Amino acid sequence: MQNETYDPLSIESKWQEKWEQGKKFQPIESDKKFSIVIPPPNVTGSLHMGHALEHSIIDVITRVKRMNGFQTLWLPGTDHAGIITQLLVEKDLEESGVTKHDLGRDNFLSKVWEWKEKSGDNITNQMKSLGMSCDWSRERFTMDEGLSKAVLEVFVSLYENDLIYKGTRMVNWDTKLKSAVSDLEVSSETQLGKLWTIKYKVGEEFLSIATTRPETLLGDTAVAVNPTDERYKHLIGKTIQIPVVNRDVKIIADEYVDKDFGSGCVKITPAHDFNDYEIGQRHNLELIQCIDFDGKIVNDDFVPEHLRSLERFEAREKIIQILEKEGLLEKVEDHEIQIPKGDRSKTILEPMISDQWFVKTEKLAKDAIRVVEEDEVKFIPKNWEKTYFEWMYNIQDWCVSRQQWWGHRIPAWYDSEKNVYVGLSEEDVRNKYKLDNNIQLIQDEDVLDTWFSSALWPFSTLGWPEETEDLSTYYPTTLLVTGFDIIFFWVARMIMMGLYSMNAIPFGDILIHGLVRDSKGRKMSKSLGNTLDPLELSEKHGADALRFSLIEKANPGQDVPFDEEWTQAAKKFGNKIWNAAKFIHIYTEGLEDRNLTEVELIENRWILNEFNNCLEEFNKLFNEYKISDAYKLLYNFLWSDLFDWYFEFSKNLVDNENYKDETQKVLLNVFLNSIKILNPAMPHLTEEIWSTFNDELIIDSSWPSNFDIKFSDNGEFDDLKSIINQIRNFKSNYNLKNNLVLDVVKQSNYPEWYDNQLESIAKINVLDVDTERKSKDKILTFQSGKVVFEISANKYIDIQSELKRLSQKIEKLRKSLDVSKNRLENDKFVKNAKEELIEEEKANIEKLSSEIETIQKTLSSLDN
RNA sequence: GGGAGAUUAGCUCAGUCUGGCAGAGCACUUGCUCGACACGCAAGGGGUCACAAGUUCAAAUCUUGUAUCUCCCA
Repeated sequence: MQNETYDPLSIESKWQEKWEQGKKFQPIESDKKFSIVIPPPNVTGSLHMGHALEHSIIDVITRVKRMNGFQTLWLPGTDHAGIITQLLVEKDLEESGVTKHDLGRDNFLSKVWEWKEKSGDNITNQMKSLGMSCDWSRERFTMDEGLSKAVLEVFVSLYENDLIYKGTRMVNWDTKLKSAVSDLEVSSETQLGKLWTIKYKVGEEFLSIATTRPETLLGDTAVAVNPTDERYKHLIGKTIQIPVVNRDVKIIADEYVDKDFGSGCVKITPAHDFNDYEIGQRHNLELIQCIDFDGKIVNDDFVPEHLRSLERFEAREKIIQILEKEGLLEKVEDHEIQIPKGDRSKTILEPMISDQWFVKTEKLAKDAIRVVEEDEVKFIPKNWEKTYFEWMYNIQDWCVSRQQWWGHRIPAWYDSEKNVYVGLSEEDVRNKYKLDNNIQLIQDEDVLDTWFSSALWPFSTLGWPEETEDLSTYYPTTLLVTGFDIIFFWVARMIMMGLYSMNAIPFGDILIHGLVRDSKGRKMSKSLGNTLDPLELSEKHGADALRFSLIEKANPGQDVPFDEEWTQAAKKFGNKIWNAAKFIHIYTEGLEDRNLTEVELIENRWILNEFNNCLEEFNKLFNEYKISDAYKLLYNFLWSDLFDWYFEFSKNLVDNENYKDETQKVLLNVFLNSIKILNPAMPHLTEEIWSTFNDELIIDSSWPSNFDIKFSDNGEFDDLKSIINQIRNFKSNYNLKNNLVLDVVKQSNYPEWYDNQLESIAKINVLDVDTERKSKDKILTFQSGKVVFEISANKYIDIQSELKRLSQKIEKLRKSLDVSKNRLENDKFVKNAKEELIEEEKANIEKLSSEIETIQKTLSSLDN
């Protein structure tokens, strides 16, 4: 039995439990395979609207595939989010006055694992509460034993193939995290800063040099000019003195220098600037590190004592003061500068030279480009491949080491002479390199970038490096669904690593979705306070409503400007479905045999045909990943064709004993097949309704196919609908009660079956001849194609009083129109009034004019 | 500076590839407790398809240019 009212909360958790207990999300053997891995959310996270969108899309596709008989796997899990997780646990410890160094590496890591055991399933629980049909028995975590083994294997293999190396390089250094970060984790912000012009002494002259970072002069090892710059040609090769530290360096010539920027002379700090580093390499310049890994000034050899151990921005102030005092500061200007900030820490990053591990990307990228060029891997929409290509063609080596504790520790060991040995374990290393047991080995202190393990996700989660059945069954996966902002982080790296390790692409299709924005199109952010919590929405309107409202808006690649209104509307749709189900129960009562055989009645044939059209179009759109369009189509079919039109037709068919059986069967079959299509988007509601008609579950049912019917009606149906519309329109315009039965006179032939429907739906009485008609009657005509009806309008409306009423109304509107017009014709008003008011008046004129016109037409039709 | 995308009803978007009467949902207005549903029913209003030029019998759609906005990279 179905409850009276639709209350999502009372049904949703019930079905979630039943599905999970019944293992409904586990794949069922089939020749057709569909597999998808979740882009792993981070384990510390909680579900935001972006997840809700992404997961809703994945779940709808997964459920449709499942019903279509695919062996369907959606594999869930999370990544270990090295930096964030470590920060989080460190902060917890801090509150009890303990640092991670107090604990030591092993103890600290067990604290992190404790945290993971306690709070690490937050996001997966949230996913469950939205009804995501992941196979939870296969859930993975990037720090799992198996996945960690995969990381080791890949690292060692890359090393052996000379695709991973350790090198002293300039990297983006995060002084707060005290770790290197990759290029991708840097976001550059434009800020208003200053440009200081400083005088450097050459012989008895001074050379002006502009810089945005005066504190780096401590580490200057050259001054550069453009070789073609006539102003400075004579100085190339001369010695110049750096102020404050009074160190002599050479003036060099390099193409990199922009003659038009500042004075055309640039100070070169190879140890603290990416461009200067390059120049330093070219000219073999000395590297002088003057900022340490904490962001403090250091260097006993080159930095004056009073500046040492100052924080880098404090030092800047001090140095400016010194320059000013010595008269070496020529000028200070406002200047827009690009500040590199860490994505995670939000601190200003410092370019630093340090020992790091890098993945050589050139070769890996080549294959990854090829598979996309050859359409083996397809972006949807296709234009995103341009973004992918552009990045891939300009790819840099990937810095994968992080100076952290939480993560996959780099499998490299060093002996006392700093020789490096890479292997799966210390034991493996000793065997491989034939190292005696009395040789002391120390493992590298650093861990790998979290994204390194994420890159292996499509196969490591399926059991690689073991040759598991899952791996052979589900790899390559069918599809990846993700946001465009993650193309570099995941997509590119997963393709590179998939090709490298598996010698096969990780997924065939990449469906790119947009960003969930607020209703004004702004990014959702905590600082703007415009975020929405998907779980709150789900508790308010139901998980199904949330899912549907996201699905309905999510076209490939398009941003989703979201408003709670959408979810409310989706809930109303759910309520409509609920009540439609009640209708079906009432009108199909007593139906024993549901099987649809011969269908005779045109109304029934019509709705079956409409369903077929809807299903075909839905399948077509869905296969093109136009999921939003597909569900909008279903929405309109259900609400308009099925509920508004066919339900009304069916009412009086069921009343007729001759038509009852057939119509009941059509009602039931069309409705149940329709909610099958709806099920992937609104799984709980449809499962609940289904259960009131069936013993088995809808999740176990199969996707509908077309009804076996051919339909062509020469426009009969549209004519009938048009006549009904015109009659309704007449009643509405003349303020007649909807259920007032009008006498309408037949003026043409029409299909017999019209009578029944016209009389009950349009509430009219069809007469062959109107014996009461008088010659002075005002006649109105309802016509569609060859079908014509007439009505004596004066029988229902008092023409004179209607004329009078309309005349009065038009008079009133004209007065109001004049007011607006006069205002706008008044120059003073236009000059002084607010923009909004003027717009309002303009809009008012438009509105009134059209209303007047409509009434005018009616008047002339009645007044002749 | 380089690249990508967008501009259609008050709002969110289809329609553009393949030219053929401008669409949907929401919002709005009016009427309605008609036995599924007021989370509803019925009716209605609302668009210079950013602008300009061109091709064509015909342009939201094709071509060229312009403007504005968004994003990515440097």
